[in-house]
Amino acid sequence: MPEARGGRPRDAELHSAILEVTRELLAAGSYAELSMESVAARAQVGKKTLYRRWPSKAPLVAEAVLDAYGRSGSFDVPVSTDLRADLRAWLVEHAEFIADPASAALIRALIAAAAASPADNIALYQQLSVPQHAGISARLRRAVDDGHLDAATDLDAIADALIGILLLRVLTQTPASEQPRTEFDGLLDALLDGALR
Amino acid sequence: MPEARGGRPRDAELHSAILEVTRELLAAGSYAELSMESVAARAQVGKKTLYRRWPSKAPLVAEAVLDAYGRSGSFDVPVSTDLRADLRAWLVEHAEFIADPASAALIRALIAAAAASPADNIALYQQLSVPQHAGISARLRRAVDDGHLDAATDLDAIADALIGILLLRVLTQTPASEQPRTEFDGLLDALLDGALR
Amino acid sequence: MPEARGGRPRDAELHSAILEVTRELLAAGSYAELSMESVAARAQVGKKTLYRRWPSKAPLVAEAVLDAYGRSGSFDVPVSTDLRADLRAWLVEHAEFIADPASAALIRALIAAAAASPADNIALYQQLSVPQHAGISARLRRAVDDGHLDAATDLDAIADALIGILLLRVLTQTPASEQPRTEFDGLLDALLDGALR
Amino acid sequence: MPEARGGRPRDAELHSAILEVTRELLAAGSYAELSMESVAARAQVGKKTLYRRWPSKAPLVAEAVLDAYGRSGSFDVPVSTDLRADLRAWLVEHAEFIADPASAALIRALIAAAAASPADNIALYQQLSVPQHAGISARLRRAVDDGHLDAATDLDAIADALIGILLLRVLTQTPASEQPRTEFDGLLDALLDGALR
DNA sequence: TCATAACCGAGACGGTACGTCAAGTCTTCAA
DNA sequence: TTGAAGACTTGACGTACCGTCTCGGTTATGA
Repeated sequence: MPEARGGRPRDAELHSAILEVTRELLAAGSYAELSMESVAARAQVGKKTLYRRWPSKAPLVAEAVLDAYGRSGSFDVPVSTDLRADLRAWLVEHAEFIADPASAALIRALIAAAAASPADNIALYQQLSVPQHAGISARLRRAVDDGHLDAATDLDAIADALIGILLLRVLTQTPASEQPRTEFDGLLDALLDGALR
Repeated sequence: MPEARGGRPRDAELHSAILEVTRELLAAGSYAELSMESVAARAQVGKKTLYRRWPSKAPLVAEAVLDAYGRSGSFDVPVSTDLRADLRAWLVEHAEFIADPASAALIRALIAAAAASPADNIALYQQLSVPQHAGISARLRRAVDDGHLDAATDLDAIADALIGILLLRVLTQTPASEQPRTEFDGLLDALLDGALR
Repeated sequence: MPEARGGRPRDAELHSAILEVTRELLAAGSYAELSMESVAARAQVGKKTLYRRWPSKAPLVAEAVLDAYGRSGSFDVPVSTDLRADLRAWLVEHAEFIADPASAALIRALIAAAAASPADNIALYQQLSVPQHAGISARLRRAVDDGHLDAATDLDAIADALIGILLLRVLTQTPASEQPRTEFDGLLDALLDGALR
Repeated sequence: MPEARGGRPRDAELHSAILEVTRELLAAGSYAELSMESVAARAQVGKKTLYRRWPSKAPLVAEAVLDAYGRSGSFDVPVSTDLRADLRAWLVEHAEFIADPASAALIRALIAAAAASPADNIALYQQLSVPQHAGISARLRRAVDDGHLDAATDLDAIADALIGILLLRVLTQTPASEQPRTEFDGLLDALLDGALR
């Protein structure tokens, strides 16, 4: 416990309240439309309080999104004896999360934040994708260990494909017409069974 | 021949000159750093001239990027007798385009522009992904017709996987550490040959 | 007849039509609110046509006002045997002209034009006051000649006082509460008879 | 004690600093040449700060000029036993103020400002003329009380004549040719002694 | 008669300033 | 020291006019 010598301590509840307000505004508008000013006004908070905690808009949005992502269930890859079922379950879980317009808006906002500040690009975006990649990789590696998967398989490639397909879906899906197909069987067939005759 | 009776016609050369200036500024800085004002100043153009043609920054940037994308070679999927080689060639061509820092900056700008205008959000992404999807699909369908690919294969899923992987790469790649591996053999092995033992 | 070699001659009716439109807009708004663009639009005239005839807003407004002033009756000083009656008649005539809100707006516009462009200040404003001054001076001089007025009287001072009082009235009168007193007897008493006991 | 709970208070020094800068720019150029932007730049002040205090250019200029007018001596009508001398002193004081090119520029700017905002038009002029009128009227009334002036005299008419003559002088005087005669004896002779033979 | 030349409406052009909005900092009072 | 409130500088936004220019097209003269 190094510091905080004297003075009033920071209000811990404010932190989550601000993140919540940020998410609300993000669901209502776009990343660009969200302003520090509007967050401060909606949260009934001085702008100084905002800047005391986050250096700028991008990190605030990043934390708000990742906070929601972390809180909304685990997104861990299931581990059963059926690899295909496990992967499908993981994909479906993500797809349903993405299908919620509010969640999709959050992810789009995170991408926008990353694209807007190329310096934080990595830190910001990979914070979301790296854990997913790790989870899928681990599950695949276990499948190799269990002899369910060919040892020569490029596990990273498969993980990237799964994540990439979800990413593409977030960005191109229309709020109106939800993509009905959340089965992913065709994808998993191709990835696991192969397609060449 | 509907309209434009009377009045001085718009200068067509200005259009491309402005797009070029926009690209230059985008290569030098981020989307957020680019301002309509700086474009106007650099292009020696009145701001009104900008707003006469593009309602805001986002569509201007979008057109500038897509214009460059359209002009920079075709990115058509090659058609030889070797499906795997054709797909790999297409992937490598895109990967190299993406790896070029200037191009990556343009794409990041496009993403930021899409995030800025939620209305055009999907339209913008689809403008990029739909033609690619069509190209890949067509090539795959031909492979099915030629008997090289299993007729039951989910062609859309494969196309989405290929596009998704490139998308993921754009978003996660850092300016510093270029991803060295542009082979995609592992991915194609998995997708075409299958991985399940 | 110096020039006009070849080419279509200028449309003479346009001239007065534009001046009329200018006056209409001046009656509706202020000098500052009037724009060359609005004049052109309202008169269904190209801007080039405006600038071909007047170098800028101030001269256009000046001509529009002076044109109306010149057209609206004579404002000549009457010449009877009764100096006081003549001056009062002249004052009343002016006062009634001024009491019309549209006319007052025109004069205010002329003053604004003069104040806005100090270079044309003299030319612009004195064009209005000098003829009045001359008219009054002449009438006063005649009164001196006729022996009705003391030869030592400062005729210019009296003329200035009469014009100045009208000027003050234009600028300070409220559109709502017209100044009821249009008699000017008190003023003429003071100026002609003196006030010192 | 009504309001202003919390928040940083407005900087009072900025107010006068901005007015001073406005006057400097007005002395250098015309009202039309002065821009809010130039005021902000010269005063090292954000435009928001300007617009927080004045809704537009006209009121700012008005306050700047009236502030200088109020600060530059009192222009009170002297009160001695000699009415004519007192009035002459007052006239001369004003005439000299008007003759100063810097002051003339300020007054021209005030006139332009008044013309720009038709709503404040009268208010603005009256702000200048009413106090003067009151001062002169009071002095004249005192002269009546002292028996120096005929009780039947129209005091308002005399006051208006004096103010009107100064107004005329401001408007017609050119920067180049200063009117040399600042005596006003002819005017005062006519007004006080009368001219009719 | 037919070219030449100035005119005309329309509206795009490069600029400058407008008045608004947001970013990020600073200053006050209260807790 | 934290907070809410809000003024501060800076700089971009999108709009309005300025005065100039370029279109297609008209209307007079003069070859």
